[in-house]
Amino acid sequence: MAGRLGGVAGAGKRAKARPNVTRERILAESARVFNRRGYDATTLDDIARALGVTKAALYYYVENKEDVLYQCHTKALDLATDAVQTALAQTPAPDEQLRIVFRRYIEGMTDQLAGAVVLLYEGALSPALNRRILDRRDAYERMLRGIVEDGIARGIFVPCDSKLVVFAILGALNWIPRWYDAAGPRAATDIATSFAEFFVRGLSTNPSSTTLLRP
Amino acid sequence: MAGRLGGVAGAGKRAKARPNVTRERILAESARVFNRRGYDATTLDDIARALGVTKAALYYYVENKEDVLYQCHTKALDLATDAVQTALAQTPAPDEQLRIVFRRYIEGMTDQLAGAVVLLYEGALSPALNRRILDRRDAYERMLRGIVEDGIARGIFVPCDSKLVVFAILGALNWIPRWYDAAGPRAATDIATSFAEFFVRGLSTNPSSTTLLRP
Amino acid sequence: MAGRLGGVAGAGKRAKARPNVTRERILAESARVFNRRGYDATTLDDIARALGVTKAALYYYVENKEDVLYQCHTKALDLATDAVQTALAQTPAPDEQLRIVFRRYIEGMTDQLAGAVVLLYEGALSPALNRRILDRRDAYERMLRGIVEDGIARGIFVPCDSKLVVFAILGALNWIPRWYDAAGPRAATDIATSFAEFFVRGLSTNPSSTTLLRP
Amino acid sequence: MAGRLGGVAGAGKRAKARPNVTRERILAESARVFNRRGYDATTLDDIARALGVTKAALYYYVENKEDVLYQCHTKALDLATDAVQTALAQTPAPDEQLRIVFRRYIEGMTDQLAGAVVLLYEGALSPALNRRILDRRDAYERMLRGIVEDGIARGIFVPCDSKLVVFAILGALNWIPRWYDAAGPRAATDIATSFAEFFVRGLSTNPSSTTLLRP
DNA sequence: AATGAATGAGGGTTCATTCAT
DNA sequence: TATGAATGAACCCTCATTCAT
Repeated sequence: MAGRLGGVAGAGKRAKARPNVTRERILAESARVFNRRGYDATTLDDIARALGVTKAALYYYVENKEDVLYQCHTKALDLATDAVQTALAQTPAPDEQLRIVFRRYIEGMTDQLAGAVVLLYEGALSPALNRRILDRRDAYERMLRGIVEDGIARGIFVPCDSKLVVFAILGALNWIPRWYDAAGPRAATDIATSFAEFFVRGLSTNPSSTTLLRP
Repeated sequence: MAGRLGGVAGAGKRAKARPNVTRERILAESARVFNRRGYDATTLDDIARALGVTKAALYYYVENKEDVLYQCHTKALDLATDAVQTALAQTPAPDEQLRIVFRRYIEGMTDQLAGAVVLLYEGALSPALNRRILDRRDAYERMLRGIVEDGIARGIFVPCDSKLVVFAILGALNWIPRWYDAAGPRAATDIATSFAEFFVRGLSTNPSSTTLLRP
Repeated sequence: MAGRLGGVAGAGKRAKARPNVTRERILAESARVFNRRGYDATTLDDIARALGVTKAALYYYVENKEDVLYQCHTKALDLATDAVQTALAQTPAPDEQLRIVFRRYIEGMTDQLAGAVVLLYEGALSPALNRRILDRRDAYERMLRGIVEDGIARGIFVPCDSKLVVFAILGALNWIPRWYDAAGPRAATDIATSFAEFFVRGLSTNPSSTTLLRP
Repeated sequence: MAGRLGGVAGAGKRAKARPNVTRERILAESARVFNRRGYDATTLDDIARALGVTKAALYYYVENKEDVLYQCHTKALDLATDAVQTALAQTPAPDEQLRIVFRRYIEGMTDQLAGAVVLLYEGALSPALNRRILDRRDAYERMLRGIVEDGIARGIFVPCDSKLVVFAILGALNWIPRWYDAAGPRAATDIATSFAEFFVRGLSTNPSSTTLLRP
């Protein structure tokens, strides 16, 4: 019902004056507002206004409000998962992997997505969609735990309850959109570095070898 | 579960038992539901049902829905502030202070309050109440930053951006009610200990001297 | 269900410390509030507060809110009807009759009743009670028209549409509670006199013989 | 009763006819219902039903229920004020001015506006709006008093308490919507004439020269 | 591609009324 | 007599959603 990208028809290079509204922008703007006001408190009118369109116009691009939330979560999970996979592919060292995970996720979240939606309250999505998101989130958490446990096994990380540690880390990450200010003094990169060093240090058996949080 | 009189006279229909609704219970139950479903998605009917009363009955004890939210936040901030003050009073060692902060807050949050409400979305409270909560939250953050900076000054903690570190810690703490399961395998005390060791280790200049996360 | 006055039992002269609340006071206070805020906007709590009692306590004296309104109307109609009957009994002169009607009604309304309720909106009373009030009101209007028509027949009043004239008079009377201020500069008697002279003059064939409005 | 197109083409389901809801009609219909049932007893559903729309549809045109009441009062005051200004512009004779005031106001109220709302109970409007209406009402009363006092000064009207006279007149005018029946035997013009003659006669020093109420 | 207009469902809040004490 | 506590019905208002244009 939405299929575009055909290539043939609508081509004309830049002829048609691309619409001011794209699915991209809708999701970015929605995520921003969801993070600030919360999903339920956010009206489609809020989103429409942020985009400079009518509420009714949104329905041309979007199935319904739930769909928007689902897409937001999907994007955030794509980003998170990609971060982990990139990390695993780039280095075998668990501490280094964590650093990459943090950096890619935080930078993606703050710069590209304008703060992905992270809170998924019970009942916000229909059971089916909810399950899909929770499954992917579980998978993501398992991957992170895998890194931690790998580090413990190799003696690079101290023994610990990997589940709790990952919860702590995710809590810290998910909290970022609630205080991050794009116009503030802290660049996304700085945040990413600080968080990475802090958490890695908390896990490392030999933290003296890690970079200081702020040299 | 409520019946008082053995069963002779007032048996049958008489199991009514004076409604056990108090402001206390309302806040506890509300916090629980708010944390699960989110403030906006939570109906006063939801809360009433959880308490076994009618929605209208709530208004006998409570001003508003907003009032309920405000009281929840107040309770959480009381708990958090008390935790810090207790810590400061009990020991001069910053690392030990952090441990106390974690333990008291987490145990209070999980055991007593059934998970205090931590998310405060923009616009959920009227400007006046919102400001009051944000001010107290700021004060709380400043206290935590004080501990961290004190540790840095004394060479017990590594130099770092105290603001970011406190954000990370708060994120982790605020996330707890979203995954904590009173019936789960992890006791509040275990969680508190694990978090404390993880974060203190992340900050300590000489982490080898700290207890291992899992001995 | 209310019967008191028995005489025997509750006698003891002034023993029982007569209750602070009487049906009398309830009606007077209710009428006052009804006139200010309107019947529908007035809560039983408003009335109770004005009497210094609990809302529930009112139900000891009163059937329900509708009952209060009905009694108020009844009182006002008693007063209005009495005024006319007194006038008819005291003098055969229509102009003098009108003067008496005005004086007795206005003084009764302002002094005794604290402003009887005069507006009866459709649907405020159940059909049965509503009919009873409307019937009495019609009878009252007919009596007033009778005086006017008698005056016309005798050549004392100018020919006119008596129905319209009575509507005008009633409108003026019913409006009084909306602006009357017991603490204001105009005594009820003055108002009564002014109104009487104004309306009688408007009707009289030989107004020069009537007292001036303000001698 | 609504059918426009004879029945040929657009017969069947097509009798929809573009919803004839305008702010104009809403106010007229609201005033009518307010006058009959009273403001507080009137449901937005009542008004919506009278207009053949859903309650929610009203909110497309109107801010509030309060807003509707406020607009009604504004319209009535516009009408009343215009009437006075027209009168002052058309003739210097106070008695003639009053006649014009009555005629224009009554005809406007009954014919155009379906009976403007006149009762403003305490608390029905927010303090700010209430003040605005009361101020305008005061101004209107002052204008009427001005006419009366001018007449007295010129010896055309008998000396009297102009404030009380104006109250009497306004009471009579405000009462009209409570008994006026568009389908009844009395045309608005007749009412206006009768009232005008009656009141002017009540004030005139030389009433014999005025037209009889009903020749 | 976009909008004005309309709707149904639901949520917060108030209030008359009841009842046990 | 009087009250605290509770309830059901109703009302105002919002909002996601639809549809004709």
